[in-house]
Amino acid sequence: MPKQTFFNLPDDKRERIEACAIEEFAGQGYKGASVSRLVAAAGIAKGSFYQYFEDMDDLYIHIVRTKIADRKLATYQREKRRLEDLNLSEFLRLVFHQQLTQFRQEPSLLRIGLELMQLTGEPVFRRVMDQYQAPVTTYFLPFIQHEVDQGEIDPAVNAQLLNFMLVSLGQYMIHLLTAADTVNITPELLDKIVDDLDYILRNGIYTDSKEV
Amino acid sequence: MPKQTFFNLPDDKRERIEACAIEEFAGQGYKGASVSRLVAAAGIAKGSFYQYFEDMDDLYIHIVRTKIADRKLATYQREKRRLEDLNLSEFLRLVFHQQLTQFRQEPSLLRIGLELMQLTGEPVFRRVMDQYQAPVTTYFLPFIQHEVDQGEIDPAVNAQLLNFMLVSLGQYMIHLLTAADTVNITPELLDKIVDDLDYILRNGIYTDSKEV
DNA sequence: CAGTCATATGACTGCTTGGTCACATTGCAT
DNA sequence: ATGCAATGTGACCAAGCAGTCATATGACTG
Repeated sequence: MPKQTFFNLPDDKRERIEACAIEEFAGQGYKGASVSRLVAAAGIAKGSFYQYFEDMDDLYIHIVRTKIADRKLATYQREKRRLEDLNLSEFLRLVFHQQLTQFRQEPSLLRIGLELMQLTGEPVFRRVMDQYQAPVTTYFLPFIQHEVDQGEIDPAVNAQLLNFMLVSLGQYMIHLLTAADTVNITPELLDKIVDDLDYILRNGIYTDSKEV
Repeated sequence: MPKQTFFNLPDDKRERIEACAIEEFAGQGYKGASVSRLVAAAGIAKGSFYQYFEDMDDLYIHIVRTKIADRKLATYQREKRRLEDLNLSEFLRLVFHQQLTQFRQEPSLLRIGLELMQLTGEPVFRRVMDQYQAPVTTYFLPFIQHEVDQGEIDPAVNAQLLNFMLVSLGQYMIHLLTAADTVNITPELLDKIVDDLDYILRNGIYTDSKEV
């Protein structure tokens, strides 16, 4: 946890430090991030940094928790209440569009989040992910389960695997988005992808197609 | 390219250096790898390192090319010739089992390969991946196309997307494999996963299920 | 034997790093 | 105005880094 001093800072200064930290972590990676470079970019003294944070890990965890994990968790909680409104297909469309929007708005945060998934071996990973990992890895499961209960999805389908497939797809999509040389993905293109995914899934996992 | 001196070394010494390099890159990551630590581990002098390699990038590229990329490419070429023997489902089973086997035998190499996929922004990425990226990202495409031609896969299925899904799934599976706290994945469990995947795909993408 | 050449070595340089600390500045209460 | 606590500062330190280089070794040649 950052020290009280940090939270006492004027908003603009605190936000400037956070913004520079995000750029540093996104640009240099967790391991490559440097305190010296950060304080230079943020225009604060080295000593001040250590008045605000224990060390770089402290700052990293703060950024990931408040800017990524907490937000994702909030979104997740909000969306779970839409179980009744949305079927899986609509939910998929929503999630993919959200990812695209978020990438457009905050590519650096997405980079950090993606790299984090790679840090499973690092001690910092556990410190960040405790309450966060379960929702991320079972994102689609409530929707799948709900549709199984509704009799829309074939109960013989392995729900865990289906969830796993969709999470994978989402992860890899972020991955391609963050890759420098990817073709520009438009919302229209994304809709086409979801349509095609829908086509594959619908003919496979929905019981009604078997009743034909 | 490593210098001629390196290739002139006795096999055991050269292999010891390569093995230590693999451990260093796998353990510390591309950015975290250190020449000083490596030479200490390999039991050679710092000066010798620079007689063998231009710098750490030189060694990294050598390792990735010879130990990962070239092998994958060879496997890929070999398997493409089995288009006639194997259908997509059998091919999936083969690939997943190969991944599990390779992980069991060489977890460090898998770690390096997985991290590499994360380095899309680094200059080193392009130097390594030129001839390697296309096969990796279109791994299943020839098999899908072949089965479309055979009339086994519904031509309305987006082959690019299906390939993308399967590649994603494979990537994410490696990802889980390399995560420290994953439950032990056995060949039997893997077979069950492929069976379940098969179930989803077969009812979706194979035209014969529609003819029922 | 001397001469040559590829290879091995580790002390060394110059640089960047994370982290500290004695001191300076600010802002607020009395 | 005075005092005091909170905050800001950058020179400084030890450690670790990549990369260099003068020197040493040892195998092979004539």
